Amino acid sequence: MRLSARTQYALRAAVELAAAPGGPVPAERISVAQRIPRRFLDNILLQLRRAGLIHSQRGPDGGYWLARPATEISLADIILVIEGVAQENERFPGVSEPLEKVLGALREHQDSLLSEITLAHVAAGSLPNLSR
Amino acid sequence: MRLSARTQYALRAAVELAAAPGGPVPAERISVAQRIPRRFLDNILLQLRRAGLIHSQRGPDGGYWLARPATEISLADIILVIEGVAQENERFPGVSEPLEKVLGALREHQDSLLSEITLAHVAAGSLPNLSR
DNA sequence: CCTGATTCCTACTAAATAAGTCGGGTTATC
DNA sequence: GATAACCCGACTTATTTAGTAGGAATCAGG
Repeated sequence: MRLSARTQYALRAAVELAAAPGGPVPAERISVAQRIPRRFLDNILLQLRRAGLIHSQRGPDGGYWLARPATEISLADIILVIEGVAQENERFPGVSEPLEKVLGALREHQDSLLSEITLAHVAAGSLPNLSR
Repeated sequence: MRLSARTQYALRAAVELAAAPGGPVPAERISVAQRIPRRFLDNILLQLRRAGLIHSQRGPDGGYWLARPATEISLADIILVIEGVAQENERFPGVSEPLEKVLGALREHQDSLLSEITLAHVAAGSLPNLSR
């Protein structure tokens, strides 16, 4: 489970939005709260917006907010947007073929866990049972 | 679960050794069976040997073999040697802190699964129950 | 003791990815 | 029109990845 800095920042920014009351949150505030380099953050938020996960508003009192309720955005949603869809492994020849099943199982477990946990869970600090 | 080509090759090579009867297996045979670029494979096998996972013998009829029974080398053993030990994430500030627990749980599940599966399992094609 | 098969070892390179940075444009409010 | 914010593409620098190159050392058989 290696997440790039970019992906981690995206998750953290999204959680920050989930934790904010109602209105637009300016990037500057996220940057400070989560210690994310400002210009880099802009970049990431832009990507999240283009993917439709968040909305934005320019001008004074502008900022970003979640496009859907925090209970309906999973960590997997964010990660998918940032990392893109992973391309398949090529086949493993001969005796090493069963390795494919192992890696597949790993990936599935990961996906299922990350799809279950929402921004609301994280922001509230009340995670569902993690041991499955 | 992103495994570099190098790591995947290492796993495949190790499985190939686990599947071989007794004596030394020359790198050339592994290279062909697993479609791994020859010089690159040399390099990887060297690393596995230095880590003590395999032994080698030079000269005609030389080659590589496992240093321990295949039942006692886990996939995690191989991966650890190739990837090295992952350094910790820095802390997640404020509301994003619970993310640490999520990522930790993910990593633990992975480690436990990969530590349970041995080269013998893979080579025999009889994997233990993967859904835990 | 020579030949060929094989491993051993360091160093190098080209391409991709990661982690940001930069410069300025656009939109909204007061 | 000043100010606060987002918008956007391009650029830069460092690291990692995926190998390749060149040759030295070792060993068995004849």
